[in-house]
Amino acid sequence: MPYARVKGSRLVEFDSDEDSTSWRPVARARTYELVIDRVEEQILTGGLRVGDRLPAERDLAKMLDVSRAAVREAFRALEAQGVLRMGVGTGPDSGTTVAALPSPALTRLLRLHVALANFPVADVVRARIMLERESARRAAARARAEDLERLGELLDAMDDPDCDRQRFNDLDTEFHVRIAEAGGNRLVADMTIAIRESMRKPLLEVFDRLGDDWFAIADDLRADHRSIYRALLDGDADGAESCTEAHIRSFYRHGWADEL
Amino acid sequence: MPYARVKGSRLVEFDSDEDSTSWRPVARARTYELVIDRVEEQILTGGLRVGDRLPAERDLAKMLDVSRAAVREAFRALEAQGVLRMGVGTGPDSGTTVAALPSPALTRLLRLHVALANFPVADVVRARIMLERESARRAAARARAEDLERLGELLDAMDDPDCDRQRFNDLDTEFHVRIAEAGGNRLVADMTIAIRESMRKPLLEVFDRLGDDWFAIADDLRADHRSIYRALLDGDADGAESCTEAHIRSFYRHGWADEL
DNA sequence: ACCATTCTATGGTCTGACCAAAGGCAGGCC
DNA sequence: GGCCTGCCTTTGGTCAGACCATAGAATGGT
Repeated sequence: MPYARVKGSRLVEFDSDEDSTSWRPVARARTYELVIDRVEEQILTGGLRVGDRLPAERDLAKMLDVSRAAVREAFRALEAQGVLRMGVGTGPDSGTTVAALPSPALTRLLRLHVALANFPVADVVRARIMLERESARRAAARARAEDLERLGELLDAMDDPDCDRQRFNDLDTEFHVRIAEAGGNRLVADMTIAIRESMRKPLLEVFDRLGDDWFAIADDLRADHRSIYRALLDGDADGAESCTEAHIRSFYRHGWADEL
Repeated sequence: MPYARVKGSRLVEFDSDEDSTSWRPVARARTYELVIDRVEEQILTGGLRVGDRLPAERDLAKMLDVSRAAVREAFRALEAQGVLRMGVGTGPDSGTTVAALPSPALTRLLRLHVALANFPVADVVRARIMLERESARRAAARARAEDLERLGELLDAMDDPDCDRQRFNDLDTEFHVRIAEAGGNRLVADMTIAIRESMRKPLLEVFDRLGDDWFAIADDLRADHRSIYRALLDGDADGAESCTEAHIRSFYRHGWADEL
């Protein structure tokens, strides 16, 4: 019923040979896209709310008169966008439900976006500065004690002489991510994380390329971090903001001096 | 070869019964997610660049030792994120290729998420202010003559008495998007567009809810726009920045006064 | 009443088949 | 020779049916 079907699962709007004029090409649509439309329709009309369960794949396939594979591909696409959540079993957490927290999907997409679009490094750096200034400002005002404690631990770990470049990079990433999260703005934090993550590998390559210069540079970075940390402890929003910007700028100058 | 396989296509890292201690739970992962990882790996390491073709589904399935269905579900998820493009046939546009511009996908995803109220409005507004301040500052310094000309046209169009709320909203959206693009930072512009687009519908609903108050508010918005425009013409970065922030704040106060 | 077993519903995966689209290539017609 | 026609190959799109893995629910024995 839902779709006009012609042999071989080709989907058409009408299919008559009577006339040679107006051979309007048939509406192209892949089956799984039609399934997506049906699901979105239900969501937008309120037929499905956050947390609601969709019919089982087999049932929905029967209802829409398509194969289970088509339903699954549609679900996959929606799951990839964070709209659906799929789980096995029979309990309350089972089945396919409308998701509530799509943040990871957003982060992943943004990360890929940055990697793929081949943005100029300068653009990415400017975006990072913008985002992290905002996060630092907010974090100075509202970071909780446990956030600050964790930041202190990270700084101590980075001071460890056994800390190699890879580990330093990981700790550095976490330091910045924690500040973004402490800022309390989920959307801004997600964007910050995505961009910092997207630069993680290139950054590590720069570290390796530095040779023995790295030790001096790492000391500078540690000092920068301490400055930011102190500003956060003091609740000094302006200081946190400017220290963060200076830190990021000097950070990238070591690797991409010519592009900035 | 790629994966340790145990009967029934369950994927494990190790599978020994010899010891009762350290029954570290096996790494949980769905097959199609592993396929996604492989593809992303190729993209992030530069093994796959924009426009490159992936192996045919059947071939990749053989190479990764998974079923074609698993490959297809992985591709669907990536396609839904705008990372891949799939086309039939044999020509240059056929096969599965790495997509050029995930921007539309990013916009769609952000819009969906904000629409589902997964982010507090206050967070979205703060993100908008941060992004558009940056764009305005840059645009003041480097907007081209044609950018400014188009902005002027938009302002004139918004002054038209025949301009209804829907059209006003569209013009307003374009005004902000143009400024973001004039800023010259593609990454920042994409994020700006995504967020502004995501608020388009909710904003329109607010407009409608305002009743006759709308006329006075629209006048305020027009005046704000003119101020921003003048600052851009003057190359006044600080002015453009502060006018933009003030504009966005007052804009949202009309619709979500209690949440800001 | 409690615990182990079995049932059942649901997503996860595989296999193999056929359909549909689109460029490539060869053969035939002018 | 040049051009058109129709088959061939490649590749994604879809389907059908089967079996596995998981986790709550129902069952039954002690």
